[in-house]
Amino acid sequence: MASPSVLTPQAEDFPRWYQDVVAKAEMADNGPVRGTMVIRPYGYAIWERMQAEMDARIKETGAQNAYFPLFIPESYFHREAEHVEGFSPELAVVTFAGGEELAEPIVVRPTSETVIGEFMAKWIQSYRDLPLLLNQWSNVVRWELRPRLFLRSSEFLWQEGHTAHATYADAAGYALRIHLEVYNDFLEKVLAVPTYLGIKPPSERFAGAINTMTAEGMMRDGKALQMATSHELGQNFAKAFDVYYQSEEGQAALCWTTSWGASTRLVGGLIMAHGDDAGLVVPPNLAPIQVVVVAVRDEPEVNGACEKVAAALKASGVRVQVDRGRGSFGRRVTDWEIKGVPIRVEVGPRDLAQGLVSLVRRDDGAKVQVGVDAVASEVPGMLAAMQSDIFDGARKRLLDSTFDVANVAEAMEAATTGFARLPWSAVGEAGEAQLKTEAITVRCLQRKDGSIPVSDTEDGLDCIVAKSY
RNA sequence: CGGGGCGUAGCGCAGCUUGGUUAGCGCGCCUGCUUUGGGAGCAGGAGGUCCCGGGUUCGAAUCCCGGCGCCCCGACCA
Repeated sequence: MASPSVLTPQAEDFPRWYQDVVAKAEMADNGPVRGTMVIRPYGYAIWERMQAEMDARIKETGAQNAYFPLFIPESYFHREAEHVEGFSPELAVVTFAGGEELAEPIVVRPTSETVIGEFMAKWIQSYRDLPLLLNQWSNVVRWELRPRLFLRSSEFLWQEGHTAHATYADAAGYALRIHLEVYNDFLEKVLAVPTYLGIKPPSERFAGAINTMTAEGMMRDGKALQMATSHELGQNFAKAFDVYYQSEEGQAALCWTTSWGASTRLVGGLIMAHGDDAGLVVPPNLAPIQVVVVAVRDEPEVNGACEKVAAALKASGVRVQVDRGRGSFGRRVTDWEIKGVPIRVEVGPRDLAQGLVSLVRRDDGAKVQVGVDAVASEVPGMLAAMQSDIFDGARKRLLDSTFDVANVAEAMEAATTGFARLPWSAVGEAGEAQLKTEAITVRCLQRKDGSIPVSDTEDGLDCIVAKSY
């Protein structure tokens, strides 16, 4: 179906294939400052679709969007010991502005728990003000040592949610709800990426959190990618920023807070979870362009038919674009395949003479001919089928490449090609250290039934270990 | 910060070992014609501080010294 040789084959050099896709699908470019990225229109359109889908789900849980400053006083970071220790190495700090040395250095936010904590303290007086459910869409800066477009850039885009609650149970319940109803729902239904849900072991926890939930997806090379996280911050940040409320009984009490985020890393995850040797494969529910109507030749009759088909698709709610026949057909087809557009409608004079057009699926290359007037009624079902097929395929890869093992040595062997699952009790701190010698980490802890534990101290937990991005 | 590699046209590279006409090639770009059912062909054309600074030399992309930058592999991480 595809013309190879346009991209480096995955089997030959997976990282190179990734870079080829990012470049040739016109997703992003490296920025002039090391580690920064320029997100090109097609890449940004995909991010905007992610934003729209996640934003709607976030609002459904009751959170509201707000915006906090990019610049944070450095002193804020010192108020929470673990937080400052965790983030110090990767902070970008402004010490000079307005033509002079600053009295207090300013940190370019790497995340906003601190500044938002400061304002939560201001805004929360009474139990009636709780829960306070905030989210912001923003850029953050973390001075990464080894940047890679989308996966790890010095500046990236994300949403970060921050909430304050009256009780531990309410906070933990909300963090879990976000994890399941926002992240997992988005990942499964829109991104079509199945994940292992669980909690991080203490060594991998967010700096300052008491518990970190994660969704670990599998890339096509068998490595793991953390797709989203949801943290229970306990009372650590509330204590550091004096986030108190007066209870119904008139007592002063500390809040319980959470934070949770998903970033442009998801674009990298999309590429590596679904892409093949012909390029990107974008699940229909995510795709900014679900159908491209390709004119085989640049002729009035053909172009007219393209416009007609596109109008009908648009009317039935399909995101569609027309590619008029300028330039060679093969070239244009290849370009759309690299961009991963789910369905290509080929409109050419030969078929048109019989009143037909061809529909081609990006995921499996299947081609069918339908009447010109039947396109709009055929496409929605086809898109739905693709969406579930792409998810099923990814789930099969995830399950087929997850190996149940008994000990750390076997896990290390299994992690060369996929994930290993073994009893958490068989790992421990010593096991983690041993795994690390092969760049393998504990991705998450789960209950035997795959559900999310409340704490890493629960009995009988399994852990998933793998190499990761 | 440790280990490797690379800076020559927009991108990817050759040339450097052994200094010497006008610094090449592929892709891309522009113009024209023919094309268009799987990365089209032909013809013409535009495009260069050879990373920067210094040195050696009659002469430096090439040799020497110093600097800067980038990429890949590790440690850190959404």
